[in-house]
Amino acid sequence: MELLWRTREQPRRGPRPRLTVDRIVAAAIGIADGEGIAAVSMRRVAERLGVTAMSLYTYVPSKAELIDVMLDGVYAGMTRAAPASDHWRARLAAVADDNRALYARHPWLAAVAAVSRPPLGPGVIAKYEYELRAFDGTGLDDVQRDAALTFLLGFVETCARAAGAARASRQQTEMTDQEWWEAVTPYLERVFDPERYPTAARVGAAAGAAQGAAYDPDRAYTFGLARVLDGLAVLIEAPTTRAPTAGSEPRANPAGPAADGPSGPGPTGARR
Amino acid sequence: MELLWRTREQPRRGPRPRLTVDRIVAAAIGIADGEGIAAVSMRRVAERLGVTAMSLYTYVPSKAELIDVMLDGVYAGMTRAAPASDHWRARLAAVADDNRALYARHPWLAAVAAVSRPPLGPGVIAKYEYELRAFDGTGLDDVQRDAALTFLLGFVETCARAAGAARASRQQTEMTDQEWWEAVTPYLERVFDPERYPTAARVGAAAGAAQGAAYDPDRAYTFGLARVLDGLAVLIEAPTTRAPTAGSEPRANPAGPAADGPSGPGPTGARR
DNA sequence: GACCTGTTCCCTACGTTGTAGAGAGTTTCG
DNA sequence: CGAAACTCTCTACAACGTAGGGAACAGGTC
Repeated sequence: MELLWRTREQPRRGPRPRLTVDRIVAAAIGIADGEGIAAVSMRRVAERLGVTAMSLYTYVPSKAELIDVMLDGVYAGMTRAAPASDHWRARLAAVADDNRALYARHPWLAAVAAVSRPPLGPGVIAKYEYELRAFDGTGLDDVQRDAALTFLLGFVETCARAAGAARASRQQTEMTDQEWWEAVTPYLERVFDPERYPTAARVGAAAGAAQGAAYDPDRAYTFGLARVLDGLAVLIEAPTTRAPTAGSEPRANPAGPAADGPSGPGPTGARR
Repeated sequence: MELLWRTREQPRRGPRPRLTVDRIVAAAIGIADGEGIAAVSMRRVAERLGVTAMSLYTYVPSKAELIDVMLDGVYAGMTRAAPASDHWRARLAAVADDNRALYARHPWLAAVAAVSRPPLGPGVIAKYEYELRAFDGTGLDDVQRDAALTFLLGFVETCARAAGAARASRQQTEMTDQEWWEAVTPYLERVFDPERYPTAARVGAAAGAAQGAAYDPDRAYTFGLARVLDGLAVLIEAPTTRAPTAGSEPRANPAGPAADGPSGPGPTGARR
């Protein structure tokens, strides 16, 4: 916490610090961006700063906290290109795109992001505030807003994770998707029984042909985002009315809308 | 591959094996179920089987492959409670529930599941076949089916990941969500400016109060699944027809619906 | 029976990892 | 000038995945 907000009276005595938390975080982010989160070790970060691993512990209590601060840091510096469009759909799409762009710049984020008990630093909170605003005018109540945002961001994260996994297997095996498929096919033909799995054979072939791979991150994102927004639209554009844009009476749709929480003790949680 | 399908002529010479791949996989799954995937080390698995770490390498080329086989294994043994309901919506909800139940039984799965280039074993393929069938009668074409399934499963995985993260932080900190919040609040009050972040303050408070925590996995699942199905409904319940539910004109909402892939070379990919 | 050969399993060892503990060096306060 | 506070380094530990080099075992062929 003190770390996240950089609140700590600096010491008066002792040799003057050669490092700052910010420099450490920047170095760690640099490594993570270039070589993945797995390459971020205390020794590696220290080396980049010209000190030993242990000296980092004067600034940061542990690696877990360092990663929390990295996360808050990239959130704080995130570009928010979202247009103040008047249509909620465009605004939400922009929020999704911004997040996707962030994952593109910092692929390690997808492997790190914490949902429950997020590190409540300035970056996390600013992001939460900003993204909640995209729901202004939708008529959703506060609980629904939070749930809807979590839903949207979760979708983008899934896409980013999948894209990251795809990139990783490309690098590790040093094979393109096609080469992988060609390597795997002859074996599969020997064991796979198309009569037992007719749908899998047909759909797999069609999807593979359309995408040039078993999985295409871009398509998955485009397809999924449309579904996500359509799904939220059913909640937002209410039962009775039905003009081009918003409606009144946001409540209730199939499978039960978000609940109306009856009090309960509880946190002023932020998300992600 | 040989590993996944257990196709390998057993040797005629040499001491008779004390282990089998199945026993190794079962031991590894047992550890992962009980203590998380991080506790699955070669030494630990070996210990549970009464051998040394290195002897596992006679059966399994590396830890990565072992995890692939674990994944295929739990998929193969998965219960599929999906009712052969006549409504696609009920069938898809059942598929989601089945997957959620699987993640509940094997929480480590969420931290492991590979989307692109999945280990194409019998379990993975059977699961793919079964789940694709849930789309029978929806009128979706093959490419759309695959995309829709990936979308649905991705959603469930996200929920499972979040739930797993919540459980992990509960265990690691040995704090309930409330205790965590109470620990963090006094500090937050000192640095957080509600005037700067009015929406975050209000929505966070409302969501926290409703959930009793910053994040509630059950609510997130219920809410999200309804949105996912609503979103797919817009795609499925087409332009012309349609009674009680959807609106007209589903095509081209902003962010466009699924694409129509033009050929391309490619794999008969399976998913997950 | 004896040998060869392919297997299984163990021992040791290397280079990583996060971080605990002790101590050396540096700066400021009383 | 101490003394206290602080930064940074060194060494060390347990745990990780797995490479390399054997020892013990069992079948096939003489």
